[in-house]
Amino acid sequence: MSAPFETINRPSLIRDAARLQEALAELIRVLQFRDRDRACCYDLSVSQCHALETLIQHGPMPVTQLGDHLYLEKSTASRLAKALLEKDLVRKRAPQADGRVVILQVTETGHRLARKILNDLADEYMDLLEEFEPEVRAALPLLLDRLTQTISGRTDPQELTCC
Amino acid sequence: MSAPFETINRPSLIRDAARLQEALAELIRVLQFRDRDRACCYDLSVSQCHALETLIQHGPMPVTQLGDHLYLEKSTASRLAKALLEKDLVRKRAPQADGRVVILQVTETGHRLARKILNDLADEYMDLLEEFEPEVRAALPLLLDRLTQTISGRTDPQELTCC
DNA sequence: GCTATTAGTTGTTAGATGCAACGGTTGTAT
DNA sequence: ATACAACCGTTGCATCTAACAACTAATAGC
Repeated sequence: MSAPFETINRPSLIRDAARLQEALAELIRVLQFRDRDRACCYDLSVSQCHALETLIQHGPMPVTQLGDHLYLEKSTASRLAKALLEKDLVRKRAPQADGRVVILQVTETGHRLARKILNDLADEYMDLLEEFEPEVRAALPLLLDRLTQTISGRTDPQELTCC
Repeated sequence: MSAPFETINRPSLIRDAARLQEALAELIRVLQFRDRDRACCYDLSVSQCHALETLIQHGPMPVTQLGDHLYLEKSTASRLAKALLEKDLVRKRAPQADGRVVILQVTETGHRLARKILNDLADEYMDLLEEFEPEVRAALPLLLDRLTQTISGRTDPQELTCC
């Protein structure tokens, strides 16, 4: 008697998938707009801001690795590094064993700026979080991490899956 | 004896806020990368894809309104429309009462392409959703919508708040 | 009917990004 | 030991994105 599994579950899955797609698309648009709007306040581009944040979160790293974190080509990463170097937000660490690599390290200036940015953002996020129920509030970052990881794992790590 | 409200709750709020910031930053990077990777498969730019999706989701609308939906300047919206027109994905609706406005309407070709894109994405999202518990699965889009709305409401609707 | 406002287009500019080519460095195999 | 391959980073070039400003055409208000 039981209806086949697929006829019950697939349609609802498809609906959820479509709604998830819409929700993510809208979220990305809003976030991009907000970031464009905000980043300029600190005389940084959005990418530069992401790069700084990544270097702080994961510690000093070579240019290429920074690119990997940001899903950017090494040439783009190189130019990002150049911009941050010129603003004295990062510096090149003393020569390493391997003479090819350039280890990028956040300067004190960079840390100060990042703290300021994070503080400003945290103020906004705290207001935002207060509109959510406490359990949602705590679960939200975890859920987003899971979502990110799943999408990231699904998107080919290095090579483009495109076309 | 009871510790003051703030000393207990503020720090946890601050932590949640910082983690939310990190999670959203990473999510946006992954999504941007994925979209860059995917859009080219359909001979569309990422923006063009968003425009098409918006026109389908909200129905025919003038150029400027499309720009509002996408948080884009009207000139950018105009060029987006031009690109979609040239690809025969949208067309200009017959002249309206107000002779200035151009109502953009998705063509049959546009609908076909959008369906294809959505199907491909839905396949991915369905796999993705299966990794979540059923109740999370259903709640996820709602939660993301709420998040989007809150951020969007907080980001100034039209004027830039920057600097 | 003038003038102000609005919708859309186009010119120009700036920034972001990938690809390709190159230069210097390291590692490996003969 | 030397030659060749692989790798890291940089730079030149092309494309895409997007804003701002100037302009045209159409509407609205007086």
